[in-house]
Amino acid sequence: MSCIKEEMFSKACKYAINAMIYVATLPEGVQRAGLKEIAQAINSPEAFTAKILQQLVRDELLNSAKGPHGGFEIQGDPNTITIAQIVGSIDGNLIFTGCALGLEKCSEDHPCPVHHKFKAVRDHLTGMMLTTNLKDIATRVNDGISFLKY
Amino acid sequence: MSCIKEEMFSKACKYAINAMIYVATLPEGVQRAGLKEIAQAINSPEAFTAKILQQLVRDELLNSAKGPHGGFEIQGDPNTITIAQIVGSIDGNLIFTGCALGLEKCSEDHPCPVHHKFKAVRDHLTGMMLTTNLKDIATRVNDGISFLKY
DNA sequence: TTAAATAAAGACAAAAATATCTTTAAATAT
DNA sequence: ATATTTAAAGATATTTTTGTCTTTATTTAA
Repeated sequence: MSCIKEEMFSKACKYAINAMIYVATLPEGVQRAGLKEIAQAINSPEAFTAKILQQLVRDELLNSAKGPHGGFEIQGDPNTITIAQIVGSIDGNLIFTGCALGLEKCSEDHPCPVHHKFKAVRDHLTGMMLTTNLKDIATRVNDGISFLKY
Repeated sequence: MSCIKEEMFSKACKYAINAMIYVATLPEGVQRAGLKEIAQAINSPEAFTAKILQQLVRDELLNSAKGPHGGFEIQGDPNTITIAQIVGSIDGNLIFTGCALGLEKCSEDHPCPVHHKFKAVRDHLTGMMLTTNLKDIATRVNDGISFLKY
């Protein structure tokens, strides 16, 4: 057994965040981004990306439209959409709330052996994700301060 | 598509941490803990746990002995074994080092859109795991301050 | 030296995540 | 109306992770 390649988020979730950021960077009101365009932009498998976008539409983070000039756009104000919402939509909220050791009966009063140590980190993570919104991220990408690609 | 149940660590990794803690709580020098005992103590599938323990033995976090009164024991000083080492052995170190968005070309100079925000959290997580040792954890379990079970 | 107890190793099975392909539905433009 | 474009939905395939079972190797004790 070599080791598992566990990361912070699932691949689906990473594609979701990337896709949302990509769509958010587009000049608004102009035109929707199609599946093909998105998948190419974020370097993700097209059909799998489609499934993920569907989920984001279901969770009302994206709007979609069929037909010519159809595609996806951010639903609502990018300023109010957080990374936490995107992650919650795809990966669920166990990353925010689940016991690090997977124990059922883990709580403040009945803490698992790493409960308090992880709580601080988790609160940090949660707080950061709740306060990081799409608009800010997209602005920095558009200003060339951070990058979705090379 | 309902959502994925992504957590911080893989199940294998959680079993590993639990197992290491359990073994560390046993009075030292006395006797080794057998597979069956460990799996029962941490409520994990026995055969799968065996594979995980093998990996921990390979990575020199545990010693094992076959035959009657065989079993597993912590290799070396529990004071110097950190959660980071256990996690690294089973889940690898992508959780410490990998880009949150899975981008190949993500670095300080060429940061992905969430790089800096996540860096702080990741450093927090890494620091915590590197400074949390088995001995301290086991002591608190033995003192009834934290719990592996109900 | 043999039987029993144990972990190691390897083959296999099941479940979940990732990925693809095909069909359907809806929108647009001609 | 019809053809075209697009997303949605559903079926299927692949890979990874999780889990089990069987055989082998090693140790202990009788």
